[in-house]
Amino acid sequence: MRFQKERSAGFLANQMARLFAKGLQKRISPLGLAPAQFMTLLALWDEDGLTQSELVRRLDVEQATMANTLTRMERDGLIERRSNPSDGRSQSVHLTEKSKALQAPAIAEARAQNATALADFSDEEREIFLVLMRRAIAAMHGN
Amino acid sequence: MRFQKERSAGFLANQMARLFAKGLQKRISPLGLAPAQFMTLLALWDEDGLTQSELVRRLDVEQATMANTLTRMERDGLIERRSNPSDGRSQSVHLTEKSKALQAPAIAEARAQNATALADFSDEEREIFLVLMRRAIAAMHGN
DNA sequence: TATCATTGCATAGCATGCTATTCAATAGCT
DNA sequence: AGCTATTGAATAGCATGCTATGCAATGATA
Repeated sequence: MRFQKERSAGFLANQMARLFAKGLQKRISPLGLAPAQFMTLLALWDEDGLTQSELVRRLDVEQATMANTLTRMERDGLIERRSNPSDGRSQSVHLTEKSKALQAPAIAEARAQNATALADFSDEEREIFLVLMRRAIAAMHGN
Repeated sequence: MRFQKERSAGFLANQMARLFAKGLQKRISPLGLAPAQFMTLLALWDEDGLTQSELVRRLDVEQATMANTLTRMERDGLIERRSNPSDGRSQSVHLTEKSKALQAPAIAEARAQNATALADFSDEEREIFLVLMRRAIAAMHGN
């Protein structure tokens, strides 16, 4: 009948995600970046000029969340929105010189955070961990 | 040089935690509960009358976060705050009849959400998954 | 006892996320 | 062409979290 938090995957997932976010924030805030901005930049560094809806698909957040994140990124000079001549509804999102320059240092910090979290994992444990997380994500998708 | 989100523990942890929260919210919102309220109630069902600072220690969130959560819970009739006669600074947090009645159904929903996420895991995989999450959490604590 | 440090909470301000709603542009049909 | 459905985005409103401050009650100490 008792519910033990320490044995609840959801409870642990929440706590772990908060620690990842907090650690990443501490590392990249000196670069002028916030975690969600970094995630968005990851997609744009991979392919510049995506539309908002494409970003939503790739990062798997709600459209409203992405709209707000993009507004803050534009405010901070990390992206530019350009209207699409062939479709008056959509805009393409483009990197600025500022955000292009942040790619290498920001990615280094993210890798460092992952390394800290998995410091005492063996290579095999890391693989297993990623696989299990992907399976849990897949099982919850849609539900 | 490329950073693959699908191979980043932090990215997957964030996505997984959001899916857990979304699923739990859908399950317990009919009970009039939100996820953070449920987490807080878990501690109080285990031991009623804790102080705010004790709740902070048990749930590992910042004090300000807990203060706001408790304010919303009081607004929703889930808790009562009672002043402590022996220490004018602290208050003890008490369950109400309403929140006492929610224990069994809310815990059932949380278990169901965990079961959904780990549906295709073997017993051994579940154990490993919990152990690995606890180790990642421990590695990030403090840092 | 007067002063300083600690402790327990509240508040302000902000980032992320979500749901719900609205609006305009485009696509598809009849 | 005209009507409807879909699509791309913005906005409102709220919950959770965090950091940074402020403040009052207590404790500790010179």
